[in-house]
Order: sequence, then structure tokens, then C-alpha cells
Amino acid sequence: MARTSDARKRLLDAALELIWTSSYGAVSVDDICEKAGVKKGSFYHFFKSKAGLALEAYEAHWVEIRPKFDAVFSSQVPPLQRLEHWCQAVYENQKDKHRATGRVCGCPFANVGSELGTQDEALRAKSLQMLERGSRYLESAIADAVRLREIPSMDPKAAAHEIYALFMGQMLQAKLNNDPEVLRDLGPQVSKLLRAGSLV
Amino acid sequence: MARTSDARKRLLDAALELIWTSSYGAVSVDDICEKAGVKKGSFYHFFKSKAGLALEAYEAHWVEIRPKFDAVFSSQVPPLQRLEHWCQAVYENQKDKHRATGRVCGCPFANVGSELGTQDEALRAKSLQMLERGSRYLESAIADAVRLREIPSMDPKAAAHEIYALFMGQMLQAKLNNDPEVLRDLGPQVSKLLRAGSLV
DNA sequence: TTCATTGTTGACTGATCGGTAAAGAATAAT
DNA sequence: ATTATTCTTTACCGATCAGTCAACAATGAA
Repeated sequence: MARTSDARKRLLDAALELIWTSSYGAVSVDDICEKAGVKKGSFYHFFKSKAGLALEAYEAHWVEIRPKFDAVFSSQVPPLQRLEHWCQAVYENQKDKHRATGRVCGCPFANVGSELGTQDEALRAKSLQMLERGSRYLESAIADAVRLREIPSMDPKAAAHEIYALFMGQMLQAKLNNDPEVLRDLGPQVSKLLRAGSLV
Repeated sequence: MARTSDARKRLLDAALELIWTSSYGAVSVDDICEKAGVKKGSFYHFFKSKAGLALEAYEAHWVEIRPKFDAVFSSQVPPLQRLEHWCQAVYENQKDKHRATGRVCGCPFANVGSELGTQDEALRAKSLQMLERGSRYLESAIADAVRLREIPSMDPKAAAHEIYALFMGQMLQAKLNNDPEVLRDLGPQVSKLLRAGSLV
């Protein structure tokens, strides 16, 4: 048909990065355009609104990081190790971001859910969807761990939600302290909880 | 000296309410003024900036709710019951807010910390201070429970932070689901975790 | 080479943003 | 009653906000 361009992807990347390191409300369409090197007219050629862009940016980010999740939660890895590796990866990720920006930025999906959960139904639902996607990995790993008698019997779905709540709470604590080291012992904590069978 | 007025308090109340039910970024000074029935000139007579108002609003809110915390965490109550009552109070509080607004609004302090933690040092610090204040109640209760042999020996401070992380994560899950019932079993969950001695 | 399609540009809108200035009204202490 | 102080009001500021528009440039398919 006609010409192609990577401006759309640049906008998605810029939006995620800016909103992650600050917040949805504090980032303007102009900011995103400047970071992406795209004029505002082009922005509205690709996206119908700022909220529309955010929605697509989160989905695009998920598509990007999903392979990492799939790898970390591979069935080839012993179930409890999957969880440990996941905690470790999150810890390293936050440390990298902290090194790069001087700030603990937390989880981009949780951030937007917390900020806009009461205002924008579509973004709330997207944030919830991300949560459920992550929780499903935990659920499978926990179910496998139970099946392999590595941990006591428990309801995997409920346990996954509880572990995920603990995880998101620690992320927030790390952000409030602006200290990624808060997340250092997350893996062992999770293991210990699961082995004790004291959830739900 | 001269005339007095309750405009200042009305502004503090309006700000907390509006920011809690939406977000800091989405609420304008004009919104706050309109809700408080105060003209903008008066706003800047009492507060030096929007962020300054928010800071004071959170501190004022703390002063208001602290007596409830002191009552719930009274030494006259058995330690584990304090925690159960606290969870119950939070659950009821979110249900009330949900009935009134149709939304699970979450914790006002956690919300602002999550939204502005990377942008406004003063608000991040205030959010952290609130967290620590709450955590101190948990810490005392846990220490008492250990001392009274109601739960196994553990580090009260670390356990308090872990319980608090779980709590904040569940609040966020309730917000993302827009369903206060997510918080229904928080109390028993906390009790079970503490009794198992599987924390930290 | 044509030509429909896709992408780019810059100028523009009206609304709203946080914040200011200055004059006047209400009040408490004297 | 005077007066210093606190509070209220109105009108205003420049900047920025999200979003629009129409002209124009590049490109792939025919």
C-alpha cells in the first residue's frame, strides 16, 4: 500500500518508560511525543487518545516480557525454583531501574492500576488482566509443587493470589523507601511461606 | 487578632476526599476549591501549593484516624485480636467507601505513594511515614503475641513489614477488582500466617 | 508512471492548569 | 471607635493541556 514507519512503536516505548518512571497524570502527550521524536499530529494518527495509547503500551509491554515469564516459569525447572528465579528477576529489574533513574519505580501495571483504578475502567481492567496473567504462572508453579510433594497441599489459586499480594506490597514498600534492597529476600520469604503451608 | 474561619479545614477535607477517590494528578486546585466552597485566592492564603496542601491533608487525616488505631490496638485487647479487628475495620471501611462511591478506593497513603513516589520527595516521605506508623502497631501486637506465647518466636519488625506488605497487596487487588470482598478473609489469613511462624 | 494509501508536519483551538495581585471585608484586641 | 490582622473576593497571568486539521511527503501496488 504505502509507506511504513516505526513511529508507532517509538510512541509505545516512550509512553511506557515515561509513565513508569513518573505517573500517568504527570506525563503529557507532548512529553511522549518529544521522547519518541514524533510530532503530535502523528501521535493522533496512530492513537485516538492518551488513554488509548497507554492501554496499547501496556499490552505491547506484556507481549515483550511474556517470553521471559515463560522461560522463568518453564516446566523444566523445579516449581519452587521457578518462584525463586522470578523473585530474583524482579529484584534485579528494580535494581537496574534504580541504577538508571535513581528511583525504585515499582511495577508499571500496579502503578497505573493504583493511580487510575477508580477513574478509567479500561485501564483498571487492563491492570487487573496483567495481575491475573502473572498470577496464573504462580498458580501453575504452586500446583506443581503440591503435586510433587515439595509443599503441603493447598488451593493453588488462592495461594497464588496471596503470594502475589505479598509481592506487590513489597514492591510498594521498596518504592516508598526508594530502596530496591527491600526486595532482596523476597524469594526465600515466598519459599518459606509455601513450605509452611500456612497460606489461605 | 482577627477573624477566624474553617475554610482551611474544609480545604483539607475536600482534598483528601477527592484525591482518595480519584488521584492526585486528576484533581485540580479548582476542583478542591469548588468542593470546599472556597475561592482560589483563599486557597493560596492557606497553602503555598497544591503539593503543600496534600502534605498537610495527609497529616491531618492521620491525626483524625489515629485514635481509632490506638483503640483497635489497645493493650487491653489480646494481641491477635487486635490484628483481626484491624483487618475487619479496614474491610468495613472499604465496603463503606464502595457503597458510597461505587469504587474500591484503596489506602489513600499507599495511593499517593504509588502515584508520586518517584516525583515528589516530600509526598513519598509522607507516604512512607504513614506506612511506618501503621507498621509500628503491627510490630507491637506481634511482639506481645510472641511474649504471650500465642505465636512462635519471630522478629516482630520484619514480620510486621511482611504482614503489612500482604495487606497493601490485598488492598490493591481489591481496588483492581473493584470488589471489597477480596478483603473479607484478610483477618484469618493474617492470624494463620502468624500462628504458623512461617514469616521472614 | 500513476495513484491510493499511509505517514508527517506545523499551526491552531479552547479549555484548563497552578499560581498571583491587590483591594476590600470581617473581626478581635486595644 | 480605632486599628492591626486575618480572611475573602475578583480578576487575571502565562503555560500547558488534550486534541484537531488540512496540506503535504513518501511509498508500495497496479
